[in-house]
Amino acid sequence: MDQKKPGGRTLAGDAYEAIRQSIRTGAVKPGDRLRFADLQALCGMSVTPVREALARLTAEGFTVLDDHRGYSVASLSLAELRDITAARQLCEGEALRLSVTKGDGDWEAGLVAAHHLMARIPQARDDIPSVMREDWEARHATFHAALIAACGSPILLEICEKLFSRADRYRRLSVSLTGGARDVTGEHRRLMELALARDAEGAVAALREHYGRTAAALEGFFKA
Amino acid sequence: MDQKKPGGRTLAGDAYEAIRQSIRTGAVKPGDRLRFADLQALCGMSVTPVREALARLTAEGFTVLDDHRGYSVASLSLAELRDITAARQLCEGEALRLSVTKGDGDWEAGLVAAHHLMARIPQARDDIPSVMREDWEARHATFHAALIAACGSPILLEICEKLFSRADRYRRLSVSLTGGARDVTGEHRRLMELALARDAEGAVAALREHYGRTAAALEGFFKA
DNA sequence: GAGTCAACGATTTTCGAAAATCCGTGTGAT
DNA sequence: ATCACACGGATTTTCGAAAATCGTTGACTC
Repeated sequence: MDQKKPGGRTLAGDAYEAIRQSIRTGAVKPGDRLRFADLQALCGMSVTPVREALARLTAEGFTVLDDHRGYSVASLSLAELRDITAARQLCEGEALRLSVTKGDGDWEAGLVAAHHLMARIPQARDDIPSVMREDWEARHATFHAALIAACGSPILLEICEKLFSRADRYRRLSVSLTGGARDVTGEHRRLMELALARDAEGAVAALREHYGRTAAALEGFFKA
Repeated sequence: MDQKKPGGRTLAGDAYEAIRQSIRTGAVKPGDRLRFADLQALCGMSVTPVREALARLTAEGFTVLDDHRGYSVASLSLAELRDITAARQLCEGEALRLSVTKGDGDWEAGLVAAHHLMARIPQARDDIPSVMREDWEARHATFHAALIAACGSPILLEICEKLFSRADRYRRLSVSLTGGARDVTGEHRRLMELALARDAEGAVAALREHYGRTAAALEGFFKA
């Protein structure tokens, strides 16, 4: 039945995950070319699903396509970091404002649950403190999604989700450079508390500052 | 050399344009399934480039994908119209604010030029007044892009472009229903004048109202 | 008669090879 | 010495068919 992969969906989906993971963890570096031959070897499949995976990754900004020259990993830059940060402050800020205003009991419950799961595990790995734990990053994403889940705008949610994943590589960089210097846990707790207290403006301000700090922590790195 | 198509790029790109045009003009209706056999016949090529085209269209919200059930044309709804409108008011509003603040002489020149080209031709076709002219729509898109071109944020520009094209089908619907009742030309002129006068807040307000009217004109339609 | 399940047809998804394209190298002319 | 151009290898892009999957029909049991 399933060709040795009980994933349950399509090979293209598996390829998407595999390549995305390679990019996020740094197995392939920004600017590197992504040759189909290599990716086929990595994913263990033919060219067609790999091509579809790259199309999706390109739509999300992880890779870029040059016609007839193939795909390569999108570069990182200070300019893009600032751009992403500003866009997130705008879009996710507005989504949070709406969510705090319109959220019901279920939204509160989901937020508390997501925060609890995230707070239960450490951010960095025990063996290599400069590397972010995969499961923490997943719960971190869930927490931020829970904050804005009640905004009522699928399009805004989609935009925020894409921006969040696009910021992922910068976030990892921040952790590897600054370590646990920042009180990220406290910032998250405060965000949740402001949201639950229905302090929309306060929560939005805290969120913007939250993102601003991540960007600021990396400003220095890019100048070197 | 080129296989009868002097397009100059890739077949996947041609397929993207062809299918997108079929969707925009209503040759295929919202909700319709898009069978690969039909699309191959329409585009005159094999399945691979068609598949890549659909992947791109899905990323832009024109089509939706059900695993193992193929692609279909995305539906239209009042809820989505409202959602798109709100997102555009937020993102394009902010982009316009930045653009008006930071734009230089070249930006002004580009804006004036784009407006002139758009104002030179009528919005609707002579033979069928309820159908929007293709070339007008293209210049209309260029004009709106020119308004925000100087915002300095590639990501914001990309978001706005996607939202603009996603609103395209609703815009056509609006033209076919209300005809030329609205003074769209005047609204555009006013937008340009406010931008050139560096009245950021006034321009943003005008833009929001501009979009709000398109949405309002369609509210009634969806309730029937 | 209602429900379950297996086989069929339609369609998507994937494969492996062929065709087209790009980039770098080397040759020859000015 | 510099430039233009053609050739060759590496890589992407596309093809046409095979494999996998889904929805449905129809027979069979309870």
